[in-house]
Amino acid sequence: MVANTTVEEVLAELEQADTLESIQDAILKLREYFEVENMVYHWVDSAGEQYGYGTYPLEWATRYQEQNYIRIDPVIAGCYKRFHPVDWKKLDWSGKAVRAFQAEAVEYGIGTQGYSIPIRGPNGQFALFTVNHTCDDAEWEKFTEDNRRELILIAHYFNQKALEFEPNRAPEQSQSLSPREIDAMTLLAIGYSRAQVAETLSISEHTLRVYIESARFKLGASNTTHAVARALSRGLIVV
Amino acid sequence: MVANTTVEEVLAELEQADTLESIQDAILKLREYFEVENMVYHWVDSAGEQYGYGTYPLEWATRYQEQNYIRIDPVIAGCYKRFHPVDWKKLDWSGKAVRAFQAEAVEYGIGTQGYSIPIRGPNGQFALFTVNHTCDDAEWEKFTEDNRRELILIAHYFNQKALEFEPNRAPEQSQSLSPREIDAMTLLAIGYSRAQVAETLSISEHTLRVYIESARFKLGASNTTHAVARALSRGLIVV
DNA sequence: TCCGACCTCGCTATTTCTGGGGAGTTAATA
DNA sequence: TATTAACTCCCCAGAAATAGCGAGGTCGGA
Repeated sequence: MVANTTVEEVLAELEQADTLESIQDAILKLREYFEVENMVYHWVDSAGEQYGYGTYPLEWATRYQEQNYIRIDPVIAGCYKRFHPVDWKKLDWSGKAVRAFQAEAVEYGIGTQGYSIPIRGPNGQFALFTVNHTCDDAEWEKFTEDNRRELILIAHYFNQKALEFEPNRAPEQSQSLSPREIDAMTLLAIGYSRAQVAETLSISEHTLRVYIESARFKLGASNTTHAVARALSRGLIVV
Repeated sequence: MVANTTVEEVLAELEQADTLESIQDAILKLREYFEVENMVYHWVDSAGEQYGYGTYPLEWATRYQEQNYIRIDPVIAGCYKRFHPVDWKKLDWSGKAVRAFQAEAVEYGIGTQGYSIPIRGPNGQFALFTVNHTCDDAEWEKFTEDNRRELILIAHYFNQKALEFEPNRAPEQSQSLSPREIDAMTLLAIGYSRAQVAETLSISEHTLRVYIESARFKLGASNTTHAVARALSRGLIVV
């Protein structure tokens, strides 16, 4: 453990960080402090765009992007379904493609142990903060138990910084939907057809169409399915 | 500040808590420790149901529920749009109904200063952890700056407990989709039409239709929109 | 070895959705 | 008071999705 460097200090530094370099620097310091191989912050926004920074080898990051591994990565899939920090061992690594992915990750130098903290934002934004290492299970369990609190905090801080540097992703002032639009979107999301929705809401199908279209417009969606998907992932409706 | 009680200790206690009483007890201890008037954890689930615990006067909680104040409460509205902890002063308190609500809250004994931490879950779940007090702005700012980290952690812990006590909200196991089905659902969710999806995947539109239909069948959905909505809220696809 | 699950392609007909117009009322807010 | 936003209704034509029949190939596991 590096002397004279505490999490508190690095967090304080991170709080002041105003360049990408200083963030990367903070990551490196934290990696040293925790003595882990990798530490990564990864962001996926509601438009499917990704970005992140950390200590994964560049080759792996490139490969991951190229192969669109986000589609099969069980860390993404697993964390997306969960509230709380999750140990990679708890994830579902079955399936041929997944095992191949895992083997490849190891080849690229990714440790076998991992701990990822999911964070969600208002418009379906989703971020992951991951620490990654190679060691035996017992050691890793001790590590995650000892450091869970700090890691959660660090995840928050990185997330805050990520928003500062990507302001366009945060305020995406998705104008809220009107009550009727929410009704319409919600009923569509649970499988009603237009006719059923109109009947349920006791309005004409034409009127309903106006709502769907205005919702589509507000959400910047190209069709009903898209609009419902966006409303869902932005948390404007719930099913 | 109460001697011999640290946040660490209360968190450790909270971690072991297995009854609602012990959680309520932890809240009271934390309130003493932080020397604030109120401390509340509040949950809104995907069906619009609410529940929570804390130190707000029962009369206010009842009134709030009865009047459905969740609709106009700027704390809810504001936090719902934000990633990070927010000081109540930063919220939008304009509007007649909102000011009336605020005045009434003060009458019921709610402090004028507040700090709320939003937390989100996988299926549109949304929780708020709030501390509330009466003091001047400078004092409150110092308080929130000094204790932000602890409060974030406490929010996480309460949230974890909330999930333990409401296991039905945990992620459900559902039938997984095949890779091609996932591709299809994902592209539909980001707004592609059938023709565009087919072209993107380099398959005939007919083949695509087979995927959509089999996905629909697996998901028990009545149409494409429904299928995409289900795939999204089950975390089978990520947009 | 066989079964099931996955991937790929074709046809026709019907239903549903989308996109282009326009118009009037109420309620709240500035 | 004036303006804005939300809610409600109507027509039409073309585009897209759904429903029903099919067929054949590959690959891994029982």
